[in-house]
Amino acid sequence: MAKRALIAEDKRARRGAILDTALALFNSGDGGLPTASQIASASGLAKGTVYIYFQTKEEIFATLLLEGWIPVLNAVSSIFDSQKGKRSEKVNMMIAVLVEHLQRHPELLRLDALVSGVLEKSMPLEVLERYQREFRALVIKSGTSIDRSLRLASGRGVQLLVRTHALVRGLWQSAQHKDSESDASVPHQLALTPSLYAQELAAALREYWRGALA
Amino acid sequence: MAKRALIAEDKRARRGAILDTALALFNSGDGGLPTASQIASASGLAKGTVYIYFQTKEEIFATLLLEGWIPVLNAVSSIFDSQKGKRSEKVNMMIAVLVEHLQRHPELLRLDALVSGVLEKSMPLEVLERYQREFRALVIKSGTSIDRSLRLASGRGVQLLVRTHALVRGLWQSAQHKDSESDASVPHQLALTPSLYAQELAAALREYWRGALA
Amino acid sequence: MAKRALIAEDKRARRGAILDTALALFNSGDGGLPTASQIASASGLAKGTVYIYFQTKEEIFATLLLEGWIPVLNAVSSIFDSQKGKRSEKVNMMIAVLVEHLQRHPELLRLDALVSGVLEKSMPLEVLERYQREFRALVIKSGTSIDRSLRLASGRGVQLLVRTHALVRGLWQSAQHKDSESDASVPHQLALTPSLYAQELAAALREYWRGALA
Amino acid sequence: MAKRALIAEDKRARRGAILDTALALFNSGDGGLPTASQIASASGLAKGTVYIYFQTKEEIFATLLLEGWIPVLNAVSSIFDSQKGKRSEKVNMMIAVLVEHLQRHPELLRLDALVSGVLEKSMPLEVLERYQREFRALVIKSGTSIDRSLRLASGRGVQLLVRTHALVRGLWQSAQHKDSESDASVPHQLALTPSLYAQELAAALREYWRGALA
DNA sequence: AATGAATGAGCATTCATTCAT
DNA sequence: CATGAATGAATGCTCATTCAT
Repeated sequence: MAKRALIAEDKRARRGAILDTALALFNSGDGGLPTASQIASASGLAKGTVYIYFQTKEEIFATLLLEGWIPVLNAVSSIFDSQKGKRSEKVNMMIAVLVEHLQRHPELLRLDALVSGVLEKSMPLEVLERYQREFRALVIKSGTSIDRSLRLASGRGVQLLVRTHALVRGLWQSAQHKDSESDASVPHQLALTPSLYAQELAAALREYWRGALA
Repeated sequence: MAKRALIAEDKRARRGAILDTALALFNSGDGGLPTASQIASASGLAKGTVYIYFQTKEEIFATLLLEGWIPVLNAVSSIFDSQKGKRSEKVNMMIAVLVEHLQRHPELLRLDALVSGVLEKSMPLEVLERYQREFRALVIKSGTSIDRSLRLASGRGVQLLVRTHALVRGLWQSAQHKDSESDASVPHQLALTPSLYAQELAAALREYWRGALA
Repeated sequence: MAKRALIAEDKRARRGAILDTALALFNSGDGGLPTASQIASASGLAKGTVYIYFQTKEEIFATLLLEGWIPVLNAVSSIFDSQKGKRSEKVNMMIAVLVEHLQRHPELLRLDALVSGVLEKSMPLEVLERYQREFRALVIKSGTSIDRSLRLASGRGVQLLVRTHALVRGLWQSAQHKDSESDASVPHQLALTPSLYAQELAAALREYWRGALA
Repeated sequence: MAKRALIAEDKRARRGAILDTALALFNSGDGGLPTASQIASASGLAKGTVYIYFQTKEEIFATLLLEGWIPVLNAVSSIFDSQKGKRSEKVNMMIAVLVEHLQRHPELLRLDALVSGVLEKSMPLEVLERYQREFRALVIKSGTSIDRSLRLASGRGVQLLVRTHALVRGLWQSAQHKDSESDASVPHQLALTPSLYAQELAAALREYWRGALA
């Protein structure tokens, strides 16, 4: 039997350990969510114990997703809150930070692709709403920083972020085609593969923001 | 027992009937693909018969998806192949046509969202590649028209279409959140709902293309 | 793979085989229903095959229950429809037949005890109603025979059967106490055990019917 | 942390509080037993604490059942111990008291229906026997009063009570069918519903006792 | 006495696909 | 060509009870 986590700090640590394990399993998995059993035993816990810390399996991954976006959105806020730098420099820096973060955390993209499909179906409404609320708060904060920094109409920053997210997601999905085939007849623009995703995303985002701020 | 389809024309008709039935079921369904059983019995056929015309269930919906995009891509080609109109007018017309078509065929968006998730997993590689090949051919054709019309470097049109598709897909997924909550505290930019999708998409596309062609 | 039951007769036979297997497992079991897996593999079939013949596991046992009561109720009808015999003789004969049948089919009593509890919970409403309808039809038929034979007011026979069933059920449940303890201090009337059930039931029924027909 | 119950009186009070809470939860529930968690937290206690006062969850409800029958059985004793009244009047009064008590305490019937099914399975043999012993003592006491009052052979009163209980239980279970359907085609004798239970029970008991004492 | 974290067994059902007829 | 019976893998979650603190 695992040691009991009696004080708040221990409990937080155990919750974190479950999250880490789940992330590791997801990353080494085949794209689907690991089973509750797998998460439990890989964590050295009984299945029931996992359900003390999370209401459903999906909540684990919703947490992972939320916590994965937090640093990016905070970084975006920082960039635009900073006094220095020209508009275009800030935008470029934001794009660079975003792309780099996604390269280091591909699970974010893979989880994101599951959100509409798997996650939202089987999450208790209450839990789903809590995560959406937290996520929205973050986006609004970053959007407001953008509004202020670029002197945009209120709400415009949020809109830019939503569209940025759409490109992040949409291009990722276009990049999922198994690239087994290095068929020379396919123009490289269509042979978008995971490994080309980062630069493609960066280019697309630069174009979008250029047009949006024109 | 359904009448036997002995000549090629009958077979094509039966195949078409299955597609129609499957589309109707998908449209009236809850978001997931109808089961093979449902498709068969709604078509007045036995389950096994469906598998004579399609190798897997997913092939049915891949066909539907492909056939759904054909008219849009053809329309795009037409627009750009036309002698008349200025660059910006052509772009605006293309966006208008695209958005309008998606409004009339929401199943395209819903199927598209399933592609990376469901469809690609369980399709025989051979079938998958056939559809990708056909789809690519269409995209290349439209992309080439764009290249020519807008005098872009070869392959640029395809790239623009890929990114356009990313916005179409990505924004659709952001618009899926159940809009039960008309929570006034949520900025409207974040409360993207299916009914707002069309105008949001149009605006985003205009910005992207403006930036891309700047 | 089990041989395919293509014609109606084979299908009926297979359905019957599943019922037989399920009954055997239930009789040798510990009081609970056997699992769907057990029924399938003991029948030499795959799990899914069982669900071709029955919508839910509970339907299997509802069928068993219904089919178990049919011969008793038919026998009751026969007894009262017969021209010969005095009133009291018919009643005694009915009681004798009922008690004897229950001794030979203890599973009826054990299933009956599960009806309110387990069976009714997880049966599709439609299936439940079908069985209740069939059961009611049988009871009404027998009740009507009683009305006619004993010249009772219409509906009285049904009422007598309902109350008879109540005694059958209620006494059985009182007889379930593990009779491990042959505690001499317990009056035998309270130490009702399965083995004493038959005579106790017969005595109680005779008293009830005597009072009811007085 | 709840205050510690150090002296016997406090302990008894806490035990009583748990019983009250459990009864309230059972009454407001859906027919099943509330979970140990629910009982604990509704009592303002931790789960472990409940297990200090009761060995198993079922013991709580066995206690409730026993304590629910005590007043009825005592009333039965009183009625038959009384000097006044004719035989038939005493019987009628007993039936009236019983039926009325059950109407005011429907939980008794609902718990009773769970006894053979749920309660007896998971109670430690020792606890089960203690309750059976206490219950038997009560029944014997009332039965003896009946024997004496009606000048019956020793043990006959107990037997009458057992059969009375069988009718109480058996009819209750027949009355559990959801009465959603006011199907006019069903004779009212078969459409036994909870609301008709009381009068049906009274009638059946009068008939039984009439036959038994004939 | 009180707490509450940890345990872990147990199970019905769907549905894409095949292939004997 | 058409049929439809047979297959069988795959999995989240509850909850009574214990026992370290």
